[in-house]
Amino acid sequence: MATPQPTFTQLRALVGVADHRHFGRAAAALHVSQPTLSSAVAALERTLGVQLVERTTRSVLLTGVGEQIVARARGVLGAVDDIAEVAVRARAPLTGDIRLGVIPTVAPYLLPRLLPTLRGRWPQARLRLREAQTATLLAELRGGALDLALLALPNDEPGITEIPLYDEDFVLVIPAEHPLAGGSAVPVAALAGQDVLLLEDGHCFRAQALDVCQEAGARERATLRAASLSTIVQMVAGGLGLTLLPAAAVGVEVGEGRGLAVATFSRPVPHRRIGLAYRATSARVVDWDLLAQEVRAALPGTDLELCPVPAGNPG
Amino acid sequence: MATPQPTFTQLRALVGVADHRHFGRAAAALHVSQPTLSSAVAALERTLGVQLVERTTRSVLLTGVGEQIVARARGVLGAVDDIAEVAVRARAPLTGDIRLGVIPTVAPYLLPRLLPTLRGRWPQARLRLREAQTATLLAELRGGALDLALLALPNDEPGITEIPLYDEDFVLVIPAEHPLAGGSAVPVAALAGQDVLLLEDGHCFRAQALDVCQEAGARERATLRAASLSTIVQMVAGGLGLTLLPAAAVGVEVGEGRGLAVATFSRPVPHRRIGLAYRATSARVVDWDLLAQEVRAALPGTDLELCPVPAGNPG
DNA sequence: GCGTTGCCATAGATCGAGGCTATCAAACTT
DNA sequence: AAGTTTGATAGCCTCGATCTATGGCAACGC
Repeated sequence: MATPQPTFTQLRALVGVADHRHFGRAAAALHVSQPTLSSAVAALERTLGVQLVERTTRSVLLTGVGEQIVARARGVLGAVDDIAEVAVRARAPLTGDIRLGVIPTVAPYLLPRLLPTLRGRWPQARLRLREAQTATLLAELRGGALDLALLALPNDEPGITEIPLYDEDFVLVIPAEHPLAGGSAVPVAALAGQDVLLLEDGHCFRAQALDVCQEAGARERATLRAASLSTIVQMVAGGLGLTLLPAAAVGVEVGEGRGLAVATFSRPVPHRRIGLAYRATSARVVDWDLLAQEVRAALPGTDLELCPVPAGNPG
Repeated sequence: MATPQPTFTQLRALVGVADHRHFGRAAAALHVSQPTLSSAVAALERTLGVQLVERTTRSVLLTGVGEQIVARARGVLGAVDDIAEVAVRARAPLTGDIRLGVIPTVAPYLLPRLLPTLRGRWPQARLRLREAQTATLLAELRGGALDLALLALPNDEPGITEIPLYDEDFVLVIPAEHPLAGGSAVPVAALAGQDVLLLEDGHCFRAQALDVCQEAGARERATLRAASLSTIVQMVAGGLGLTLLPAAAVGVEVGEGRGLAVATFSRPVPHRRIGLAYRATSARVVDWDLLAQEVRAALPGTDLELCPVPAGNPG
């Protein structure tokens, strides 16, 4: 407390000198005069009580402490830029490109509801969609190729924040003549001994459904792994077995007059949680909260259960 | 660039208001007058072009953007405090408590060399030692219970930085009457079919030695897992098998006249790398570099190979 | 070896950001 | 309705960041 804290300008000066290894050029790059920059660095060294830069008339180089402090100063300056960015984004909420990745077992069932709502309420938002499996989405999110991912939670990825959106029950889809057809409180154990058709490897819904099957003692027809839920439902209609669908997919995939029936499970009903994921460092958290509201707003009329809105986010 | 950047003072003001939810008390806590603080927050809102605080005469609360920016501002202010801390540490290098964790297969062989050197050259440093296995040390490091850990590299822990110190060959320890006794270029494959004694689970050296054994086709005497290298060497002397030691342990553990012999491997000689690990965010990186030099300085006279000093660190 | 050149530090003047005191305006209390 | 609490505004002042001009020092050329 006795020591005055470094100034913002001083940190910028130090980083400039570190970048250019030359006071004159650094000063030019920062649009200040060379003496100004010189005294700024000197002042920083005085307040910190440590030599940061070794000056000779021929070369400028950093001391060990200097390196350390430059690294932290870069972080500080970057964070301040972020603050400005957050503010700019907030001034124009939900505008510009939004690179959204969606898992294949959600995309075809949620997007047709979401897109019209969004276009109506936020015409400035340009959604760039990408459909891929969870692992791919998370990698692209982390690498900055995506802004947002819509997928099953939780993923427990460090540095990734998740917004829960809704819980989606698993529903049994079976041939119409099957004994379970139309059941409304089928225990999971009723799957014992049944042939269940599942997605191919890599889909998170495959793993979730497989869990249910293994608990119940059902068999997977491993020779018939499909690339999409549509394909699987066709195969069920063809009498090759039965399958599980996430509730949102039922309306689209199970039409009338195709020889298909559904059945719902008894409690505890197997289900999955769908939500948004974004980099915890994202400058557009406010945008993502707004988008989450839009997804929730797109849901009524379905039998999906909304997740409670976390405190602090306007509902 | 058109928008002026936020000031430190302004950020501090905002965080103060967020903490106290009251302008008057926040001003008192920051040792400024209430109007000063008021105008600082107002100025910040003006430069960012966004309302951050909702004021009524009865209560003060943050907007959504406000929350976001407060969180980032805290980070910025914390980082600036860190910068000051780095400088203070650098002004008084290697002083105060250093909580150092060491793995059990290094501690008894390195510390007796290190401690006297360190006490001589850095009398102000107070080393608090802790001996534990790698997993424990890394957890304590991460949690802040340790400042530093001396262990085998690499660990590839995110957020943990490692300084390589030296490479240490593995040496074969055998009964004196064993055919391999005194060998100086024994191929690893010569271990095939031998009974090898290893440490109990959890020691990194156990895993490393086990790798060598499995490659060579040696058997582990699994019923005889020991808690320390000393114990193992006693068991070798008792004729129960042979073992591997890290080179630094040989001088201490294998004395004269105990019926023990050593043998060195032919190339590629199995070995491990020992180094220091610390939180990447540590404010005392300069200290840790100095300490690394001390460890290296303590080594000459042994047959351990020093690792090259990374560029930028004074050697 | 001596002048030239490049480069960083110092000096002194200027101007604006941020600080303070005094006062106002609004809203809740009694 | 008067008082109290609390944040905003006004006006003044101080200090620090910036500028131009100049000084000092080391390396290089001829």
